[in-house]
Amino acid sequence: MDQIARTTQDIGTVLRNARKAQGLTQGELAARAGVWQRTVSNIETSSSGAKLETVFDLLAALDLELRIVPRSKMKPGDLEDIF
Amino acid sequence: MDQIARTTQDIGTVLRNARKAQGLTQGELAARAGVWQRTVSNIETSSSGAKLETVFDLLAALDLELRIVPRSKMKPGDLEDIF
DNA sequence: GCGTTCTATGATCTAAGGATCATAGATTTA
DNA sequence: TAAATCTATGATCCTTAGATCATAGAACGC
Repeated sequence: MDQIARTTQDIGTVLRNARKAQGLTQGELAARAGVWQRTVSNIETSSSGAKLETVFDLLAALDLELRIVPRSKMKPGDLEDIF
Repeated sequence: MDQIARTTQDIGTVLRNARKAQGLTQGELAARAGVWQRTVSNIETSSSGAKLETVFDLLAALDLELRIVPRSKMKPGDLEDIF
């Protein structure tokens, strides 16, 4: 669970995981973030190149924030080579 | 220099700082990222709610990546209270 | 101070996101 | 396995980002 994102797809996955981890439905998250359930679905499935603004709305609703860091060797999702 | 972003403005600032730190002009970064100098300017000055995709293109060109983490108490730009 | 380089910004056009309506299909649970 | 809930997606409208042309004005070097 190292939450690295380099693509819109990564962001979708991370958002979905975070949402589920907090026991929220797309509808609930959407309501909190002030967007539509459809939009949450679109972003989670990467079926749209979302707007940065919208992503920040979702992150805020999930109480998350972004940190911009130099690229690591690790790829998003990789768990190995942590050891 | 703790690179936290919670808004599109934060992203613009971080990108600009990173670009300068690497001694690149907007034009050079744009070329690397495959976008227009105008787009870089727009994003850095937050004069547009950029697309996530574009931001990732710029991050990649700067060899940066995102980490999605729980919100800290720290505000973007804050340096105090690290102590 | 002057010239070069860099950044901001006007205008037009197209592609696409999000708002909004609705529902089919998937998933979960009793 | 039937009922309740959740997610994906069709269609339309409006707004806006980015592509693309260009240039004025700011910043920096000599």
